[in-house]
Amino acid sequence: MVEFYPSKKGGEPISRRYTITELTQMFDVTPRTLRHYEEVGLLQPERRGGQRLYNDRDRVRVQLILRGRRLGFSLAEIAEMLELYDTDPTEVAQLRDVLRRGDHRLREIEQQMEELQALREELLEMRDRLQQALNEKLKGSDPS
Amino acid sequence: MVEFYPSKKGGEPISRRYTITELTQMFDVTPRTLRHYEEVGLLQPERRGGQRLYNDRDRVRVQLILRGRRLGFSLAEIAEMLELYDTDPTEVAQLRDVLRRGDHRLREIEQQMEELQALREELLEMRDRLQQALNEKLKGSDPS
DNA sequence: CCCAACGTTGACGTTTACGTAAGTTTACAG
DNA sequence: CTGTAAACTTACGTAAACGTCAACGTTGGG
Repeated sequence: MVEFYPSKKGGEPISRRYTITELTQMFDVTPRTLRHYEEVGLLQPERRGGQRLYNDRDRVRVQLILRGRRLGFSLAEIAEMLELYDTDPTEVAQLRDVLRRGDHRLREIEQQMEELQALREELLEMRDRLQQALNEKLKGSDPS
Repeated sequence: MVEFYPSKKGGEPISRRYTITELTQMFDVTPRTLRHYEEVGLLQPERRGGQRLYNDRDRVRVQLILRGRRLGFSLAEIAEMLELYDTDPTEVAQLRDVLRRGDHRLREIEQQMEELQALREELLEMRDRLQQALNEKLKGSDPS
């Protein structure tokens, strides 16, 4: 397994458990959201009785999911990316496949970064123009 | 008006007109999409008879809208940003307001860039690990 | 003038990502 | 044991962003 999720190798057993409301408070989401993520297969918490019990791995996954959402990815895309982390490819062919898909995703992300960069620069230019205009308007009329 | 949209100052009148299908082919979207953008107020093409006629400004706006969508923004957010470009603030107060909203959006975008950067680096690390694993598996067994 | 291609307006359908309400269970504090 | 808070399931509702007909208007070439 990747060192992506908290583990106990070389440390204390960080293995906590979280109730659903604890997680909702951590991430400011509703229980429905977490149950939804489970419905679509993004989470599989244990159960004590009927109750869900999330561990640290689940918590990190929630964090990754929410970041993905903020970045505009669909839950399906996020599932794909989490699979990239998770699948422990046993065959060479499968390994190659995961690598290929990962590289593809990487290119998309770098494309997205470029577009975001462009948007940022346009907004910066606009800000400069507006600032200029503001200074003009204030020139002499209000030297406070 | 900002130099954001094509204008004729200092050049030939670049003012072309586009039919709806021309635009759909340019951007690989359906007519329904462009009409939808019009429904929600993002576009206001002229009409010849009943027919829509888009100009260069419209074309650029479509481009900006689609980029916004790829970056995960909602049409409402995109509308806000286009307003930032468009509004030619006459009053100082309004100017200040546009500046404030633009700066807010800028901070959000920079936040988004950081998260995207983090995601990228995680994917890169994963790729390295997988590449490493692949090399191990191929060591000796297939020196092609 | 005619018709095929293009365009238009409703208006209902679909997908995604949850919201919300109702009714039922489970888990402890007292 | 018993109430009360927390959690659960089921199921219908919703907002956004279009998709998808159906039925009708427009227009330019022959």
